[in-house]
Amino acid sequence: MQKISPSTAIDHLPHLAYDSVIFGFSGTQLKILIMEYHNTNIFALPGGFVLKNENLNDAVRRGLKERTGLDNIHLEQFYTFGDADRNNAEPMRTILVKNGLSPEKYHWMLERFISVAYYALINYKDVVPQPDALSDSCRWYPVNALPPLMMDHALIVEKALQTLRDNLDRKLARGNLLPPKFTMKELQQAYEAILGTSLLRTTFQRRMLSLNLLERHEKQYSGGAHKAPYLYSFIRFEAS
Amino acid sequence: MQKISPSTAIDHLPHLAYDSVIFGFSGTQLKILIMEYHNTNIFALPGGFVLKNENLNDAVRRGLKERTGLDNIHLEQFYTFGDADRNNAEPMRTILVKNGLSPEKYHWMLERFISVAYYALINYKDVVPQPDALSDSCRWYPVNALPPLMMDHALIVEKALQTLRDNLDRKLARGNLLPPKFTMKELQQAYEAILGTSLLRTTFQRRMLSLNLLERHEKQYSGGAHKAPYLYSFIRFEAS
DNA sequence: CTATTATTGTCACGAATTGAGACAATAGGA
DNA sequence: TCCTATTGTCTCAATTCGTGACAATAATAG
Repeated sequence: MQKISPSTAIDHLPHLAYDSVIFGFSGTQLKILIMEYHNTNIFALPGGFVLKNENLNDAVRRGLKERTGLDNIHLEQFYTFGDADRNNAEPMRTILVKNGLSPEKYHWMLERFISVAYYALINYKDVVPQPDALSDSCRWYPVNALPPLMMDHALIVEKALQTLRDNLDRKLARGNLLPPKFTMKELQQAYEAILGTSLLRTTFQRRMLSLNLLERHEKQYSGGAHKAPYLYSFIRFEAS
Repeated sequence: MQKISPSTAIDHLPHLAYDSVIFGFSGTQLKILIMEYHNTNIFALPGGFVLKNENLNDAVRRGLKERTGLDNIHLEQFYTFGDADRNNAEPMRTILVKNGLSPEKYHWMLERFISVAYYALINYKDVVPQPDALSDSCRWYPVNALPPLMMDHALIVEKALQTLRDNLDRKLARGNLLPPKFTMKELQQAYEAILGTSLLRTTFQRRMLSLNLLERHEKQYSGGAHKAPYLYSFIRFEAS
């Protein structure tokens, strides 16, 4: 949730929110940005609301920019969660109270919300996560060690992962999960972290090269006592 | 759009709608249900609104039931369209006027709508399309010969097709595009209509059989002067 | 300077899958 | 009984994939 003021209710479309599953990759781990609300032990995906005259996609881009400082990120919408009972008013009431806001004045926040979910693949190192008005932290958590999430956010993460997993080739190539240049090993580790399986090195390398999505650059001398790997980058095609 | 009354505005979530791309298959053609509004020459996808306490998915199911009489149909949500300018008030105003409804009273229908889009694969023969209060026809049109559609509905159809095309195997097996029993040729024609390409008969047959999704039944004696084909049906797995 | 070691890029070979045609087995009609 | 259109299956080559082998390093240790 983004900056909140009493006017938020009238500036924004009612009953509509978005949530974002922001993936990052560090070492061998796939991570997600998770927010924690002040003094509540309540964890949630970063989300926000849509201005009355704003494109839905722009609203999410705006939120992501506030959260990560990053612009021009490839966002992919993957599902809209619309069960009537997905909003449990209790945690939100707690969040308001602990933030010194009156649940009466902010009653609109306790109502039902339909949430459009997006995911983004961003470069872990480029980001300094920014908590927002209601939350005191916005941190990376490994996907397989998430804190308990409020409402249906665990389900949203699960669906994001499922979506990401199929046609992963194209998705990784468009996102920014890896730095601009990376080794084949790093690429393989990213695949393995996302798919949750281990892959055969030689087969993987052959398949990646045959996709014609990679450009080969100079070698990377890591200081290790072994052959230096090539660096690769994705060949970027026009925005479709 | 479904039944409309002055109370619709307060019974439903504001600014939220759904649209459905209902696919049917007849002969060799893939078709879609399209509505035409009374005396307007305005064509649109069947859609509707969501009750304040209704699950989004249930709202769509309800609309589909009204439109086709069919229950228990596999619906798949595929995208939410949220551009601020996707709603052009003019056609909707025309529709209201031509239906003898005052644009002032029904002003909420002219506002911005976010629309969650679903597709369904249903058996052409099971359906007697039902127009709703505002429309005078609800008819099948071949996907490649659609009338000009209002707003961004052509885009919605395009995206539905794109979505349907990948992982078509699983999707066809879950939907009801074909009758309960069908020949291999009918199955191939459905694939070809959806993918827009022609497929090799022998390769297709081998691939289909190797998927272990089909059960073989008795032969169909069509009256034609040639070998009778087997009938097949999809093996239905538990709902996931 | 040479031997050692961990890694990486590539190749080789059999297994599995796919493309494309051949062919036998019908179900009627002539 | 023969003919024809269609269907089910097989074959063979082409391609892709799983798997291991192997040579080419980039330091480090002796």
